[in-house]
Amino acid sequence: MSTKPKPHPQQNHLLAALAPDVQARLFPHLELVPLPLRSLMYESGRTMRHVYFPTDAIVSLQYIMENGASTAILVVGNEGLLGISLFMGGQGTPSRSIVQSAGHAYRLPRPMVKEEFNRHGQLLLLMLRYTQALITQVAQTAVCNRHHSIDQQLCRWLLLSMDRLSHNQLTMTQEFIGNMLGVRREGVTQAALKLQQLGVISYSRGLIKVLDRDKLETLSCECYGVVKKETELLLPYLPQRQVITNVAAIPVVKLPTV
Amino acid sequence: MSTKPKPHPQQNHLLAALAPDVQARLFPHLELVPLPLRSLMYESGRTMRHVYFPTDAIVSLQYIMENGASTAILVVGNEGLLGISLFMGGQGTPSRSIVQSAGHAYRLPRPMVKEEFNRHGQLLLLMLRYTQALITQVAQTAVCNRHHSIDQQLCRWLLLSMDRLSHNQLTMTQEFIGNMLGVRREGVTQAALKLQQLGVISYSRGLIKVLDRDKLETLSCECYGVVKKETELLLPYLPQRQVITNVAAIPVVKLPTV
DNA sequence: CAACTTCTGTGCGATATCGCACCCAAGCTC
DNA sequence: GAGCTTGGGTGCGATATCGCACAGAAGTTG
Repeated sequence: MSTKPKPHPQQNHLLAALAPDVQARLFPHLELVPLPLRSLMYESGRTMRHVYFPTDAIVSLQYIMENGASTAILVVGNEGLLGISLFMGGQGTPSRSIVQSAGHAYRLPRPMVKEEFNRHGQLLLLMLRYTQALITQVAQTAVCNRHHSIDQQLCRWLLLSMDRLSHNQLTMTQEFIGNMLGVRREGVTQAALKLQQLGVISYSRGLIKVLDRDKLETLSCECYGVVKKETELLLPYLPQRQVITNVAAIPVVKLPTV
Repeated sequence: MSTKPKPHPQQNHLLAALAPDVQARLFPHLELVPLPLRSLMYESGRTMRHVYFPTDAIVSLQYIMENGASTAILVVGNEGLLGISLFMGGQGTPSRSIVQSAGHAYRLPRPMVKEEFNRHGQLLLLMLRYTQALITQVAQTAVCNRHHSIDQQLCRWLLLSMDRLSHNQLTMTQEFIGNMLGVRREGVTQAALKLQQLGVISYSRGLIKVLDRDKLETLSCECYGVVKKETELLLPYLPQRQVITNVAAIPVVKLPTV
């Protein structure tokens, strides 16, 4: 593994979209945290103390049932943030957040979020737009769970994940994917085999490489497209501002576009 | 049918929870609209021009697939509002809203919503809390669609609807429920038969009477309980303030607690 | 009351997924 | 490289749901 450059806050689209003065106000309070694979970021019942802005990690939000069964209802990457409940007024949610692809996030402590909320500023507006995109994703997950095959859902899942990565490799076992989709491991095996035979992915011991993204999209159900379109509408991707914040605490690393 | 008293804005829990001065500011702009059964309140692609606060109607939010299949992801009654996207910053959502139980709603035109939003006032705060409850409901729908039987989902559906009514009758055909749950009509028939045989409901040509609500809850999956608990946590029911707004335009009708 | 429409009940074969048991292959450890 | 652990592939019967076809029952219309 090569020594990687420290991620920059602006890798997160929401942070990047903030006006320079807002960035100047907030960035000094950001804290970089590594998010190791499979680590638990939040668990039902706890209180969230920070809002997290992923830069190069992917986090999944799961609902867990009494009998242990689970379903992922949301994928969050550098397009969004984790912890909207801090804005919403709740303490937490009946869900669990798990790191699905290792990486980092910048986090903002609760008091800062509150302060920023009270300013009624740009971060609140962005958070609201993101929330609407989030609702669309969750809703579409509900629809997908009802109407589509495991095959299609696997495609959707892979695409949602790919969109939040800068490379084409995912590290997750079929068992893990099964937990996320709320289906049996064997079901994922079957679906993944089909995709392999079609040359769309290669899969070996927890490492998935997406070989043919276009084909993956045609094999997926419409759910992926709906979510993607809606997200782009609400959060048009702003090319990263190369704003040099004059805040010493934040090292400005010029990064290739994600 | 007896002549019913005109619904009062305060039948809607969110409107009722507003402080007197906010009520005084907003209520003159409210407009009462009847919501006939099965009427379409919103369709994907259109622009929402109002926020709706149901008083005695129930509205369902559906997602429609390309092939016409659908799933309801949300039930809205007098505990909430319709049109959060007006606060969120979007134009609309890829969904459809249909009146599932006839009644009324008060609506607030878009410009007023915007103005109120900019005040950063109580309505915004309430809307945010409601949104979090909404997300929980949608997420739990996703989980339920994945893991639970039609029987259980029917119970959940009936309970969600009952909670938003002051009586115990629902007017919907099995075909309609099938559309809402995203299952076949025959599936609903089977499930409804079981409930009838258990003496939990009676069902005849589109009219459902809930006879044993407690039993219905035990037969339902945990999803109902999770949503209910979370909603109560976020939107503790405030007994209706009997505030006499001095706004002539709003007739103050003293109503029994809903 | 006859004809029609709407809503509900039933039967049946097809299909997807499940739960479980088991095996094999790849990588890790000592 | 022997043994262990982890991840992936396979087979099989059980089950839930689907798609479809059709019958009967309850209202509605003429």
